[in-house]
Amino acid sequence: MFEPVTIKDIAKALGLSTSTVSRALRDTYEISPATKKLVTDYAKQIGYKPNPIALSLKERRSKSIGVVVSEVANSYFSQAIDGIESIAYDKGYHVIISQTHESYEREVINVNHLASRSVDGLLVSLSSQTSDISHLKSLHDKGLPIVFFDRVADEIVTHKVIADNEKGAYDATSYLINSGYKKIAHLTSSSYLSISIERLSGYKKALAYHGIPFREDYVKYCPHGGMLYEETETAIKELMALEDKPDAIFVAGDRLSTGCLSVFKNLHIAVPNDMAIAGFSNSDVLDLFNPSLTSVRQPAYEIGRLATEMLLKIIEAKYPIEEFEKKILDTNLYIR
Amino acid sequence: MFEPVTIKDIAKALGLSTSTVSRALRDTYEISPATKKLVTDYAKQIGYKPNPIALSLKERRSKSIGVVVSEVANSYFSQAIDGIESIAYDKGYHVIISQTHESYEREVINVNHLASRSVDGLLVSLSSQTSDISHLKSLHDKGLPIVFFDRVADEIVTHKVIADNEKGAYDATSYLINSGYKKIAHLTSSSYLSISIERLSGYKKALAYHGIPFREDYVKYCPHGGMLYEETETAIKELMALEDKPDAIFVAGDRLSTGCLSVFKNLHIAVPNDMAIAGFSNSDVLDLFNPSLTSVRQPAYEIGRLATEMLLKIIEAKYPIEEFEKKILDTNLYIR
DNA sequence: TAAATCTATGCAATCGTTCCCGACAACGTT
DNA sequence: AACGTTGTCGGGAACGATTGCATAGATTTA
Repeated sequence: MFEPVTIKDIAKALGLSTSTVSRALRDTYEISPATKKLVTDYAKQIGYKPNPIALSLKERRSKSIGVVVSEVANSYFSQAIDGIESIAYDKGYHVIISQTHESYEREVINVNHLASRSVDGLLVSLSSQTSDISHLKSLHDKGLPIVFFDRVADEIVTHKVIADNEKGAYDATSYLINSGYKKIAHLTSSSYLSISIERLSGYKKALAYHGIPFREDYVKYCPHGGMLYEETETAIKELMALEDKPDAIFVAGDRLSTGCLSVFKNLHIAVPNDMAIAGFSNSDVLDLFNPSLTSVRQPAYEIGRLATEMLLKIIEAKYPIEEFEKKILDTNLYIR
Repeated sequence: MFEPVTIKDIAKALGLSTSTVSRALRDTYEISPATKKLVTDYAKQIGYKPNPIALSLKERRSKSIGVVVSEVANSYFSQAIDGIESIAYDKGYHVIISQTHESYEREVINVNHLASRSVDGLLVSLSSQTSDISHLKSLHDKGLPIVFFDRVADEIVTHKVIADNEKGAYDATSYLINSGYKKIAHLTSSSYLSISIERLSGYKKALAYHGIPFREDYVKYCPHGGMLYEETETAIKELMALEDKPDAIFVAGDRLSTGCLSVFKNLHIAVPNDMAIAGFSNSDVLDLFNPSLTSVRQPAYEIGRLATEMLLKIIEAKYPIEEFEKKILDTNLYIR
């Protein structure tokens, strides 16, 4: 089958020892220029490529990082992944992507899978159904570098990169208020997710700033984050069944925003006439939507880049890192 | 840092040799039941996990497969990836995804990257800018198992899985014709891509069947497959500038379809009144589009599953495979 | 009773690479 | 002349796991 050429082949062919060949290829000072040239020329000629598996075994690292996201089909995550790859490939790291599809079980499986596969570190955005993070905590305690982005876990002390969710939510809600809506509901994913908490907070602040009282029954949770159409539909039907039903909704997620639009379309509720919507979304075909969607856009690509830079900094650190930071990037409101 | 427990640790702790421990864990017949129990119990207790890197070195395989697609943000590919993962994880294989972003250079880099990282096989959908496939041919000749899906290369003799592109194109074009349009243009990606050729053929057959003459100037190519807005815009402007300009377009790609809609929106051309569109797309938010898009949907998930099954069959074959097949799956036309 | 067989285990090679030592020239220094 | 330096290179252990072969003792067979 596939017989790759090794350092041993070169040594034999040139009548040298493997140590000498290895050193020549790594350009060590103790090898004479003549031998070096001999070896490198021959290596190039027969197409020698160092075996990364052997390297990994020796160096006790795999030069690969694992990424845990809910799903790559989500625009936010696919953009973040582009950012992650741009840094990782630059530094010679492989990126192994795994999807949780918002399921806690799959998250546990994937995380352990990646860890056992000896990734050098993990970039994690929690699934919407994850409240217990002991699977990550135990790995982190054992020394596996982890950096969170987007959906973070405060219980684990490490670097985190997020968008300014509170400000984004504040902007979106304020936009609805300034457009004349007073009865603004809030549709979000699971309550324990960091992004949910932050966005709820921004929503509340906007209401408070404009003197609108907060109503608990105006907030609906979808633990599956828009993955289940029925869940989203139920939440919206409940809102519409309220005595004093809302005239606008601030939606706190990408998948949830599109899901929400689908539900209104199916229920024949006119947007924005009967119901105005503003939501978080990084989709780049939003312009084509009808009804259109005013959206908060996160710098996903940049978040991916930053998170990866921070992770590689931990991985390649000679001494254990003591100081960790949480980077918060600005969001943009696109009015449509 | 992170000190994983090895077979050696177990051996030392139990006063056995590493061979005995290894055999006990692998449940070999020559080990006494007592020793076996002793070892497995202790292994579980201290949380022993075999080191996959060492295994890879020994067994000369990595239990991972590489996937090469243009981009994960594309609905078709993200669905195909879900299918790929469903099979791969089941069989204990890791999936390493890499994106070409339709660039030939990145494809070459990624393919070599994956190969040097010793993946056991490759699932490839060619980038739209790839016409020379020697980078894949040489690896395939050396014995690396490759299965193509979606965008295939006929020069390489191996398994292939595709949708029935010709039939899908025929259906979409026929739909436009049956809707009363007579002057139907065709917007597609690069001319050498297998899907382009197949879809062009279906388009031609539909025209011929309905007695409409084929016009060369009604076919426009976008080698970047919709990645460059300007390219798509130019193509459409050229069509609109024709003396006898078309009244409908059959678009041959996912990204191209949405790109096309954007262009029309920006050019203030009403769809479908001024221009009707039918195209290939696997997006699941198409219902929200305005103008809406009649689309050909491919069984992407199933294509991913099939391609993976075939790849694993090659990888795990004891004897070289002689017979290869090209599986063609049916498409569905969704009229909107 | 001696030889043959069986049982349970250890030794050592292997995968590809790196790197600590040690060897041994050819110098230069007292 | 004896010793230290420097420049080049090879031997071999190590990384973690598997496995063919050897071997100890126990058991069965002739």
